[in-house]
Amino acid sequence: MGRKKIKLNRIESLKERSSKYSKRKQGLFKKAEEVALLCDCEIILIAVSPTDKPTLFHTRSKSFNKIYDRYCMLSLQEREERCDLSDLYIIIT
Amino acid sequence: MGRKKIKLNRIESLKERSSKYSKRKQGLFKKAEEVALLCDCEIILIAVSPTDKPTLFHTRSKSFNKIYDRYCMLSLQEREERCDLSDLYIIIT
DNA sequence: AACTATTTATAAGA
DNA sequence: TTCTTATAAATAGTT
Repeated sequence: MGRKKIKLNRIESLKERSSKYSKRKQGLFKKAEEVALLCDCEIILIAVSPTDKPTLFHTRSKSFNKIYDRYCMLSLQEREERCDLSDLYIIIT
Repeated sequence: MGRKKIKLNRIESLKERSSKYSKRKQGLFKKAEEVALLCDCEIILIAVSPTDKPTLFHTRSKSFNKIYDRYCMLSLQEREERCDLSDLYIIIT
């Protein structure tokens, strides 16, 4: 969308990157809110800007605790094995 | 977008809600990946479907641990006060 | 921040 | 879930 089709590569200039982030972050969070509302589903979205400012959106308030509780239920060994966020899938499943 | 403009209300039928979720989840995750790539920023996105199937997207692998470590650095009293995910903003800041 | 030409997402239907 | 297509919405480039 927009005047031209763009290539999906990292934008080198910090100024342009920040500008782009600002515009697209707005769209992304709007979409997240819409899906949550329309589909009555749980969503957690955290975005950290190129200048390190974090923004958060979430639906139900207990979500993070639920995930955290699941994490606590894991054994120490399991926790060490799950040093990657991709394993969060296993934790919340 | 689409044939008609829709009202942003919860869709009552589970079947329609699931169908809508399936379509919009695809768009949401695509947008998240694009922002992360273009703006070289950190994003964590977790969506749980109307039938409780979770989907995860994240950029850097240490993100969740960083958040978790920050959580661990809080005092017990602070942790109890931060029982809501909205406080995650404070934790990751 | 605002403007618009265009591209992209998606509502409805199959 | 996947596809098609008309239309609504997001946004790239610019000011």
